[in-house]
Amino acid sequence: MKSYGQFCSLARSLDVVGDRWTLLIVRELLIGPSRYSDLLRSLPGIASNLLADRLRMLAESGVVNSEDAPPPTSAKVYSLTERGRSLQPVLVALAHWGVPYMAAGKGGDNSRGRWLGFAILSLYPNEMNFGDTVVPLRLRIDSEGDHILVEAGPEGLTAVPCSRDVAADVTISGESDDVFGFLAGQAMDYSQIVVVGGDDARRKLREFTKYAHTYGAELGQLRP
Amino acid sequence: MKSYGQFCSLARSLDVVGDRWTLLIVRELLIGPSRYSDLLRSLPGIASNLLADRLRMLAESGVVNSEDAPPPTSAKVYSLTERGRSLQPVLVALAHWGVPYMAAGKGGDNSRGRWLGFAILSLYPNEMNFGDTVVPLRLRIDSEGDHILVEAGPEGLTAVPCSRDVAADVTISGESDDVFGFLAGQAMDYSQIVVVGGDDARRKLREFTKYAHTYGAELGQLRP
DNA sequence: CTGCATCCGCTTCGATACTG
DNA sequence: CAGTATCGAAGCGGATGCAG
Repeated sequence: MKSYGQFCSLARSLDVVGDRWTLLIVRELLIGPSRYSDLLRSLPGIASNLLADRLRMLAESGVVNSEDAPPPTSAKVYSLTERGRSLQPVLVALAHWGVPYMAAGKGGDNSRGRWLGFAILSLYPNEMNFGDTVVPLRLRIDSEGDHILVEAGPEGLTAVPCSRDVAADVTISGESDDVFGFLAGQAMDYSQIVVVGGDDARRKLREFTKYAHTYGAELGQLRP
Repeated sequence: MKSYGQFCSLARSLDVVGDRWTLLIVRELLIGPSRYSDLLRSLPGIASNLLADRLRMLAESGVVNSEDAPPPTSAKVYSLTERGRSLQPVLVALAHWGVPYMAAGKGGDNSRGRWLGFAILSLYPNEMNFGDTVVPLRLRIDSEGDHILVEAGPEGLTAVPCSRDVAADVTISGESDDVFGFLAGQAMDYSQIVVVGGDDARRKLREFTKYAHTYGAELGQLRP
């Protein structure tokens, strides 16, 4: 991208991460380190050469690392540097701003279970004080073949990919839009999702989502 | 911009504000309402038709308002809607991430005094508890013909354009890069800026900038 | 004057094909 | 698997034109 040529920290940030696809690549790497082909699959629609270009530029800017995986395989693994990880608050703020656009539903868009973890972080953008009645809470989300472990603790919220048989207090499974709608208080029909867990954990979950409902339903449906 | 086609709040945000120039237009309107020609001047390098396009799309998305100015003139005034103003945390987060890129100095980039107010907000991205020894502080910045009033109060920080003769506890004048460097603790040579104010106010200012120095100098100089 | 629209050369993007 | 190469389509940047 051509530089904006402005002595302004916003403009200079955009010089680095303002290109099309760039922040979505960072999102993927924030969810977890990935290989080239993983990124291609997680970013439907991106052109192969474009992904290569972006990764090269992000590496030059010190935002991503590319390391060769252990010798037997010839794979490369891309991950974020510390500088790249420090983009998380930016992505979370932007995603939080976009929550109302989710109320329109999935439509014809692609969806991935792995994006739900990130979406949950964006529902609680501030370091939130979850009450004692809520935390600790281990929540597993199973959607579109992905599995995400959300942990709400006294010091905050984390969401990482996990395997299908990780233990949790509650599990939620269903299509991405139904699960997101349930968590954000936007869905009309909760019959499409399955919530499994003990009474106590389910009560915690209800408390947990109360925060999100406040914001998620507040603005109603905006034009996508 | 073509939609990313992803059921993800980050992607949907980028569908709305991810285009080139869009966030810089929002920055300008966050500083204050502007007319079309003001925006053209504040965004050097933007093509005229592009600005018109972006404003139209932002209006359709409910991010900006365009109102006809009082009848004698035929001017239009663009401003942010509530939804647009709610982008401020996003811009501040992104600008905060870009602070280290400012250490390289102005170089051949354009600079505007009006951008400094926004830059200061980005130096203090969190709702910060300024001690009693610091606030209230009224700080006027005179740079490149613009005048900005920064007010640090118990509840936070504001920065708005003002006229040249607004009263303040301290005034700082100088070139944008020197002023920014002084505030962020990045400049080497403070002889290029002029600070006017009583001893007490200057002491408050030193306390005030101490916070910024911590972050501004921490990462040193990054590739721009 | 202000607020755009039109035109044009150039860059970037998107889709697919190809290679080590 | 991890990228390059290629090429038409779309978007950008700069200049200019024009109506209210």
